[in-house]
Parts: sequence; structure tokens; C-alpha cells
Amino acid sequence: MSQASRLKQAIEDAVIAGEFQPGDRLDEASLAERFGVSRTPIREALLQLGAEGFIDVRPRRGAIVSVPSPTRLFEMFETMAEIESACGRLAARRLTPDNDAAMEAAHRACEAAARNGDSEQYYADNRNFHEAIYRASRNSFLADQAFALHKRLSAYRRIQLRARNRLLQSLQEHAGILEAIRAGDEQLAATRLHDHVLVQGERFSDMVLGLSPPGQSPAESRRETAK
Amino acid sequence: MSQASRLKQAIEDAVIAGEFQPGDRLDEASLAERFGVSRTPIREALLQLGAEGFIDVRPRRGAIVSVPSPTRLFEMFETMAEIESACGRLAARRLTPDNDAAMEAAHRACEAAARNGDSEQYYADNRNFHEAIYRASRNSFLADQAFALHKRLSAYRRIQLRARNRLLQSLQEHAGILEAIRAGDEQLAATRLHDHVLVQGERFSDMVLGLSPPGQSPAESRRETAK
DNA sequence: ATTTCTGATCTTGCATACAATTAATATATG
DNA sequence: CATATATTAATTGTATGCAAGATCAGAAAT
Repeated sequence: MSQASRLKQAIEDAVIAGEFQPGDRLDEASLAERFGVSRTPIREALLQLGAEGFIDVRPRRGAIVSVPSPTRLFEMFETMAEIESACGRLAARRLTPDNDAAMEAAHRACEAAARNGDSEQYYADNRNFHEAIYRASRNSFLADQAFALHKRLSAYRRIQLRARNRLLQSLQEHAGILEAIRAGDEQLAATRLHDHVLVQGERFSDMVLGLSPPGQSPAESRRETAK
Repeated sequence: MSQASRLKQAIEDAVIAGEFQPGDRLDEASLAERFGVSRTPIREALLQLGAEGFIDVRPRRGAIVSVPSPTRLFEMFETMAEIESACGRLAARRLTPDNDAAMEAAHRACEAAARNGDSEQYYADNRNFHEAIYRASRNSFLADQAFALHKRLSAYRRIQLRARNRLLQSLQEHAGILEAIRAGDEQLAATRLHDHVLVQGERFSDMVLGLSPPGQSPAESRRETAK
């Protein structure tokens, strides 16, 4: 495989792992040195990540890890909610034994992690659970879109799973989602997934609220635009 | 602005305009000559377009305009249907006078084009109408996703608007969508948009059916997966 | 003390050169 | 004549060099 592809993955992983935080500068020269290559493949990797919306490449001003505004972040979670609920709707309509089993297995893993209060493990298993739902939509294109957005939001999702009660609540919501999909209730599956995802966005917004200047609350601006 | 950005736009436009058709090879050297630049910015543009899914860059084997399989194409239309219906749902919930006026204006333009049987003009106005709905969702991130997918599908949508009766039917569907959004009926708006988009995918599938090998019908494979 | 200019420095954008891999063509072989 | 193989040509991937714009520091001015 080409250098650029590997580098793209490596940089993306570093961002997801939180090694580069939102706002951090991704300077070509130092990345080139770090990975022992020239600037060319680094540039190519950065531009691709930029095109995917993962980072922000500003002409002549270098690349930084995106810092979405609170409003933007809420919009991203809302979009994730819509896409996930679409996956859930299709999954309820098309569920196969394979996909059912995959979701079940992922759910069990989440359960175990939650029982141990291991939020890092839950974070990983939670991702598998959601990805199982994406696949269960049996629309690989939609699933790809869902994966991509899920990754972009991972940095913001991780933080809030720290709280133990949120872990248990999340698990219960998962159970409800599974139930609805198995019952073939498209509407219910869609609604439950939508709420499950959106509550994360809202929780995160509330958290950001404490750090960001007043009057900039995403929740407020949402209600405002919601009329 | 940088060369690469302009080139990216230029190549994308050429693809949308149908100058490069699905399957065509996008060779770096000839593009460089055509635009009077070196291969470097061309490569950067191609890699970005590849990351956006607009073209297909195969390692060591050059870039081609994507040739989605019939199944993949159907999945893309289905995803578009889900995203558009999400836009419609939010638009119905949050409609403002500004957005209402914009949709109305776009609808009027479609009407005029349809009356004249000018399918090229209708194609352009139709796009404006849909974009007005995306914006009316008041979620700029979701709207961006919708724009992007709309562009990717444009090559496949254009062909089928040639038929005059489809033009008139499309127009009527638009009217129904507008009505639902204005009534604030989220569910109805979502359903009508979903069907409006999906019928395009199905029509296109039927068209492709004639050209593709038997047993590969996207409609069939869909029904199959739908169980 | 704060702001504005000016030059020095650093970083990015593009071109060119070369290396590595794939595709094409010719040649050999059954 | 078809198939396999070797050689050549074409194309992509990476490195390097240089020019142009951005950033920063310090001096001058308000």
C-alpha cells in the first residue's frame, strides 16, 4: 500500500486517540520527520483527511484538527441521529439472522463492560454495537456514511461516557433499540435510535456550555431555530 | 485561491457536466497539460475528489470516474432518500418565512421550465428546489451532506428527466412536498420526499436493467435483501 | 502602554527529478 | 496458433528545491 494511505490512517488514528486534540496544528514538516517521509505524502494524507471533513486545511495556513462551534457540533449530532435512525429503520425492515446475531453479540459485550464499570471498554463495545446496526441496514453505502460520521464524532462522544450512570442508561437504551428492530417496528426503532444519539449531543452541549461564552449555547440556538 | 482547489472544482465540474463519463480514466499527465500545471496540484485535486467519493483512485492504477454497480447505485439513491426526508422533516418543524420564500421561488422556476418542456432548465431549477429544502432544514451540516450526495448522483439523475411526463410528475410531487412542509406535517413531508427521491433511483435502476447482465437487477437484489 | 509598521523567519504551494510499479509489446516456446 | 515469458514503455509514488505568502519579533510612532 502507498505511504500516503498509511499516513492518512495513522494521522486519523492519532486524532481519534486524542493525541492531536481539536485546534492542534498539523504541521507538514514535523509530521514528515515523525513518520520518516518527505512532505509530499504527508500533504496528500492531510488533504484527503480534509476532504473527508476530519481535519481543517486552510489554504496557505496549514491544517488543524477541526474545532466545530457548539452549534456545528450539535448539527453534527443531529445529523448522526437522522442517519442512525435511518439505519435502524432499514434494519427493522430487513433483519437477517446474521445481523441479529452480530448485534446480540455486541450488546452482550457492552453489558459485560458496563457491569465492570469499564468505560474505555464500553466505549469500544458501544462502537461495535452501533456498527452492527449500520450493517444491519443492509445498505453498505449508508453504513459507510454512518461509519464516517461516527468516527468524526468519536472525540466528542468518548468524554461523556465516563459517568457510570450514563453507561447503564446507554445500555438500557441499546436493549430497547434491539427490541424494536427485532419486532420489525421501523418507526419505534428509528425513534429510539434517534433519541439515543441525540441525547449524547445534548449532554455534550450542556458540558460545553460550561466552557463556552454565555449566549452561545447550542441548545438555545437549536430551540431558537426550531422556532 | 490555490491551484489545487480550482482544479478540484474544475475536474468535478467536468465530471458533473458529463465531459468525463463513469469509467473514464483521469490520467495525471494529460490533466496537467490540459490545465497548464504540473502533476502535483492535479494529484492533490484527484486525491481529494477520491476522498469525497466522487472518483475512484486505485493505488498505483490511476483514477477513474466511479462506476457504481447497480446495487451500489440503488443504495446511494436510498441513502439520498433518507437524507432528503430528514431535511424535509426538519424543514417542516422549523420553517421560516425566508426559507419558505426561497422554496416557493425555486418551485415557480421549475413550473416555468416544465411548461416549456425545457428539461435542461428543469434540471437546473430542480436542483435549486432541492437545495432550498436542504437549507430549510436549518442544519447546515446536514445540508452540506445532502449537497454532496446530490452532486455525486447528478450524473445519474439528469438522464431520466428527459421524458416530458416525468417532468410534470416531478413538478406535482414538488407541490405536494411543499404543501406538507408548510403544513408543518413532519411525517408527511418526510414520506413524500423519500418517495420522490426513491422513485428516481428505481426508474434509473429499471433503465440500467436493460444494459446490465440479467440476474443483477438492483430492484431484485433490493427485494431480496428486503426479504 | 498600545498600536502599527518593517524585515526576518518559517510554512505552504508548486515544479521538477527520480524511483518503483504496472501495463504493453515483442519474443520465445509448446 | 495460442500461450507464456521477457523486455520495454508508460504511469504513478515520493523526494527535493524554490518561490510566494503567512507568522512573528522588534522598532518606531501615537
